[in-house]
Amino acid sequence: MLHDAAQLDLMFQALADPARRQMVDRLSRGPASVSQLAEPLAMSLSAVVQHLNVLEASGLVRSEKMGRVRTCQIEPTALRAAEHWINERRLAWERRLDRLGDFLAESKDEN
Amino acid sequence: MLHDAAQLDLMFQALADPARRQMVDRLSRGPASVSQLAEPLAMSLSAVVQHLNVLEASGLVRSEKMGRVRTCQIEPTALRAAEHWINERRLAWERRLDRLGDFLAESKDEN
DNA sequence: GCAATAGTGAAGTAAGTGCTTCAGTATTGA
DNA sequence: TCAATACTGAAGCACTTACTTCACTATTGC
Repeated sequence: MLHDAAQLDLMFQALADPARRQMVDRLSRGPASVSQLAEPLAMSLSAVVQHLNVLEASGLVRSEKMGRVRTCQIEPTALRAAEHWINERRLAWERRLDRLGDFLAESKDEN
Repeated sequence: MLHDAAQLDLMFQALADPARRQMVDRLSRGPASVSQLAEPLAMSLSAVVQHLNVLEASGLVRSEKMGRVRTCQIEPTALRAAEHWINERRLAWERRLDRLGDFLAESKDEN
């Protein structure tokens, strides 16, 4: 499981576009073909394929071609890595606040 | 608490850059001035201020100027919104897999 | 007061992003 | 077999990003 800086770059960059998040959202409800991913989006199929390439490069989505249909699905471990990075920083911040709270409470007791 | 598409764009975009993630990482360990944020980064102070503007526009960081020093800190609710978006999609996918697993187990029982 | 500190703002630039269109290939179903 | 389907790939173009430098302002400590 890679979650080095470059991989996180690619994942957050991939999630920064509303069309790509919509594609991830669709895939979170089950696998889909490229055309199915494209259907709700107001852009050319080519554009959708380019978005799909970004998602695959980031590791968030995996796809496989059977006959003329490419079927895509979510790669949950990658989602988990992005989630984990955010969670760690938020927890660190909250733990710090807790310690600060304890310190202030103790200071108050001493007066 | 906004977490509409545009806000998520800004947050994920903000997190897509390693310098900005390093700044968030630093801030997760406590407030810091602009110069303190800049210190480990191999770029001009101007560049750091521009990154800081991106972080503030995304809502991930808040800052306040006292005298000549601007002190920055994390806004944990924004971090939580990004975390939440990812978590929802991952859970949807995992729930779907569970149902699929149940279905396959039942099919097997029937044979 | 005055030098050092801390940050601000504008302009310029090279590279990257998000599309488009158009021309193609491979598969499928009647 | 042949038209429809489902992509694929390349080129081009407007816009954005991530810096740089340089000139500048506001505070602070001596």
